[in-house]
Order: sequence, then structure tokens, then C-alpha cells
Amino acid sequence: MPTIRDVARAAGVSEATVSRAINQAPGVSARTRERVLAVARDLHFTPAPVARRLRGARTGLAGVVVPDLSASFFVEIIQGIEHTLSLNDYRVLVCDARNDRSREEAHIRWLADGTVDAILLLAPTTTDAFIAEVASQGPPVAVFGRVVSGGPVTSVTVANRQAAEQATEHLISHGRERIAFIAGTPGIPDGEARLEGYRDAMQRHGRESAIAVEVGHFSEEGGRAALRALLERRPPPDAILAANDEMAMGVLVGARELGVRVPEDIALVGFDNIRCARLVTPALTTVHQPKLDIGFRLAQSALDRLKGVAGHEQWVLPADLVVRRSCGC
Amino acid sequence: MPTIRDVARAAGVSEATVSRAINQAPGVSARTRERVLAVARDLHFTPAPVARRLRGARTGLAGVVVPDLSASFFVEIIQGIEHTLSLNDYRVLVCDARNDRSREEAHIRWLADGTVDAILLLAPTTTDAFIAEVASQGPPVAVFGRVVSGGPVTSVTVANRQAAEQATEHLISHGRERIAFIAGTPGIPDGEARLEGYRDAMQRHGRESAIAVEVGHFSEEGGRAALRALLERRPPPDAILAANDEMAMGVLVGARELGVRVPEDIALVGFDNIRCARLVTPALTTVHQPKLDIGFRLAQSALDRLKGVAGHEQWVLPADLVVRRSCGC
DNA sequence: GTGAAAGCGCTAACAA
DNA sequence: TTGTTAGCGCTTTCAC
Repeated sequence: MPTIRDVARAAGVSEATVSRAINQAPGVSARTRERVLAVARDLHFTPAPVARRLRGARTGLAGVVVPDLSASFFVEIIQGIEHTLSLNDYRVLVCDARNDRSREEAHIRWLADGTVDAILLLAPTTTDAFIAEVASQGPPVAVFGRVVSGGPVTSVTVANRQAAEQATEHLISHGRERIAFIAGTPGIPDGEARLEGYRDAMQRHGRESAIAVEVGHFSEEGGRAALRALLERRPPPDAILAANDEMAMGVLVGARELGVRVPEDIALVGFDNIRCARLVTPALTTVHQPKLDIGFRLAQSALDRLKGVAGHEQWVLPADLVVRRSCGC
Repeated sequence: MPTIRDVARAAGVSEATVSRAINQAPGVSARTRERVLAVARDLHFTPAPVARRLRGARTGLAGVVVPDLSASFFVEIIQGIEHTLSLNDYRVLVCDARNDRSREEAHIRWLADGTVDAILLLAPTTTDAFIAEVASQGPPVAVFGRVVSGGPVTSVTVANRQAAEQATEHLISHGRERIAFIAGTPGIPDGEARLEGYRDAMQRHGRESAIAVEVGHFSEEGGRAALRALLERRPPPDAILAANDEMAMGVLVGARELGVRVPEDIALVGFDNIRCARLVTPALTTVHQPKLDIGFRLAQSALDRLKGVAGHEQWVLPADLVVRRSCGC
């Protein structure tokens, strides 16, 4: 691979001149620049990012840590990130934590060590303190799904609680009496907020005694197991709100296995609006999260911070119910 | 962030000694090593990857170029890659070409420029020559979905043609007469091989005149459009084999819109076995591709080449029909 | 067993 | 406008 030296020699100028020409820096005559660029092109020269980086310049890389790459929800957010970042000539380094907190932390630490120009965290499970520490020492950090206190961290969240209330009320307004909730992994703020929204709505409508919660860990299999557990209750629920679509899919699968009809026997509402949601039968009623927008906000905030423009520090994006067939309307 | 110098000063040794201690290199007394490591730990020192890299050491990064991150098929392969690579302490840099060839080439070129230790290409659309050139100059290259000639390129493919034959024959054996094929984007070898398999099977069973092909560009929307086109033929097909599941999903959606029943009016078979396939109604009969295994092979071959072990150069993985409901059995 | 010194490829301050 | 020089953080000879 050619280095800046090769170009300099071939063009008969100094390395500094090549650098200036390449980087569109001032102080090079148009003619020299032309010539240098031509040579660089001929030699297929591209400045080595590592060397640049060592000099303190940007790497052109942003790191994204995702809890689980098999969740299509996160993939769509990543696409939003990628879209925005690539417009600014940044690449995305995706690190999959595979639902393991120590792996997540290892990724973050590694990224913070000068590998990337910005760090984007999707629904992280590590502590605020850890994130804040990284953010104050290393590159800009933007987080989705959490508001992190104690450091210069941009956060993007959606109005989970409100949306969960809305979804619960939708079910209530359609005459469902015993609405159960399948929660994600305890401790994940997104999921907790949804649970709260559900509880609030149930209480407000005098259905406190019908509150029923099972944990499904955000996975399809968890949703399936949760359905089985819920059906053993007496009386069983006549509606289910799942804290994400993966779990709702599990409910659909489980219901099919058990001969339970959706929505006749059990109305179902999910959360996220992943791509599968409109393809399954019955098509899934779910709370839409603006995934592309989430990705855009995360990326944009990182970009802003990189440019020294201190962007908004906290974004709360709306999430609205998408009514399809599984809720029985 | 502390540098090796800080550690050296604090420990009262030279930078070289610190380097040796950190890298478990020989030539340091056990006592000195202990002391240095203790200091390094106290200072939270980690060697900057960029600096290492500049010295010619590994970056610990592998680059994956994917045609379209929204296709869950590729995401599953990436997971396989990630899984294998992370076991070897490598990170994965995912570059989304968003179905644009020039973007794909830009990504590859960028990756080849010393950013990563290995390059993994999923179903690339660029030329053999370009890939071969990169492979012979830069880091190890492994490709899925193509056999690239002219350079030291490992290739992983599946038995597409055979699988397409099998799928077509399955439809034939169930009494379908006019089996149509929805092709992907012309020129993509995977898709072409499937088309050939379909043609072969149709010919072998004397259904040459019933061969009907529409292009769906591997997308859901393309599949939907292709269905509409096929239904305008006289006589219309009574079965469809789609070159991937995304297009099969499009057929399902389109059929629902048009009041066509699957599998009664039209039997449907897809290709890939993406996660959605078993969740839709009717559950999709499809050719399963061993996605995790594909990822594993790609990663392993890169790893082997990095270690100097020249691994197998060409892998052909089996692909088998998964019978569900959409084919009408 | 340890240190001094060179240099990886690049950029930025300073000179010319 | 252009070149010279120093140095980013690390590893790796080569002395001692």
C-alpha cells in the first residue's frame, strides 16, 4: 500500500504538501494540488486512518454497542445511524453484546480507547457511572433508552410510559377486562417505563385487581413461556400487552400451539413495530417506535458534539399505537 | 488517557520494558513485570490500538460488507461471523452498502486500507477483478455467495442450484402444473444459480412451456409487484418459487391484498428461511440456508489465513427444504 | 534483564 | 507557496 511518501516522491513535492493537497487545506497552489491529487489517484493512495488518528485526527469511525443483533428492532436503529453517519463520511463499527453485560462493558471500554470518534449505546445495561466515566474521558457518547446522569451524555428515549398507557387504554376501551402484561428483563428502563404505563392505566380504570405481569426477557421464547404461565391463572387474561414485539411473536406462536385464538380469546398488542409485525397473522397491533429517527438523533448528536456544537442533550421521541388485527378491533 | 510513558515513569522503568511486560514478551524479570503490571492497572492503562496498528500489529478488527442490513438473512450471517470472531478477540466492523455497488466498492477500498485485519464480503456485486486485486494486496478476503477467481480469496457458497431443483420438484410432486419463479436482481450469482435449478427441474419434468420468470430484486416490494405481473398471465401460475424469503413475503402480502389464497390458489416456496418465515400465515415453506454456519466458515477462514494456516479455499454448504404450510402439503 | 533509539504514516508548527 | 522538522504511542532492534 502506498504511503504519503510515495506520493510525495512521485509528485516531486514534500509530504507536507501532499497532506495539504489531500486534506483540502489552504496553502497549496491550485496547480500543485491538481498534480498531487492526480498522482495520488494513480497510486490509489488513501491516507491510513490509523496514522491520522495517532496524530489526533478523526478516525472516521463511530462505534455502536447493541444488546442483541438478532433483535430486528435494533438493526433498524442501526440503519438510521448508518444512514446519517455515512452522509458525513463516517463508518459504523457494530459491537454485539449478545445480552451479556460484561461483554457490553468490554466493548465500550475497547471503543473508548481511541478506536472510534464517537460511541453510540443502544439500551445499555451497564451502570450510569461507567457510562459517565467513559463519556467524560473519551469521545462523545450518545445513549438510546436511558437517561444517563453524571456525564456529558446525550440521551434519546421514547415516550414509553405514555405509549404503554395508550396501548392499555386501547385494550380497555374495546371491552377487555383482564389485561396482562409481559415484561422484558427487569431493570431495563424502557421496559420498566412500559410496565409503569400499564400499571397506571389499569389503576386509573379500576382494574387494579386484574393486573398480571409475567417476565419474558424481551425474547420470543420468553413471550411463549409467559403466555403459558398466564393461561394457567384463574381467570386467565383476555388480553395481553407485551413489552416488545419479539415477545408478542412468542405469544402468537404459543397461542397457535395451544389452540388459543388471537384476537378472539386473547387480544394482543406489542411494542416496537418490527418489520415482522405486519406480516404475521393476525397482523400485530403494536406501539410504533420511530427507529430510523432514533438512529438519526443519536448520530446527529454525536456529529454535533464532534463539531463542537453542543446539541440538545435529551430527546424524547413520540411512540404511537399502530392498530392492526391482533387487538381485535 | 495514560500512555506507556506515564506507566514507565511511574514504575521507574523504560517504555520498552513496559511494552515487554504488557505484551507478555520474554526478557523481563518476573518482579519487574509484576510491578509494571500493577502500575499499569492502577493507571487504567491500555495500549492504544491505533499506535499498535501503526507499528504493523493487528487492529483486532474485521470488516464485513453487507449489501443490505435490513435483510435479516445477512444479519444472521453477521451474527455467525461475530460469534466466531469475538471468540478470537476480534471485533466486527459492519459496512452497509445499501444495495449500491459504488458504495460497496468504496467500503471495500476503505477497509483494505489498513483499517482491518480481514475483509468479509457478503454477496458482493463488484467485479472479480476488483476483489482479487484487494485480496492480493491487502488483508485476507473471504466471500460469501460467489466464487472469485484470480486472487487468494476464500469463498463460501451454498448448493443453490440443487436446492432450487429440490424445491421445484417438491412443488411438482404435489401436482402443481404452472410453477413460476421470482428472480432476484439479475447478475447476482446466488440468484442465478437458483434460477438455473428451477429451469432444470422444469425442463426435466416436461414443463418447459410453463416456465415463467419475473424479476423481484430480492425485496418484499419486488415480490409483491412480481406476483401482480404473474397473475396477469394467462393461464396464471398455480405455484411460485421465490429466490428469497423477502420476496416470498411480498407475495404473501400481495396475495392477501388481491384475495388470492395461499396455498390453495397458489403454493409458495421461498429461499433462505429467515426468522419471519415460520411466523407468517401460512408459515412459509422455504429452503433453509445455514446462516450461522456460513458466518462461521467465513470468519474461520479469515482467522486461519491470519494465522498463516491456509484454510480451505472453497466451501459449498448444503441447503435443505423446510416444509411448512405455504406449499400446500 | 534493561534501556536507548529508530520509526510506523501522518499532520502541524515553524522556516524559508 | 513550499519544505523541514518534530512528534502522536507504541514496538522492536540493538547495545549494554
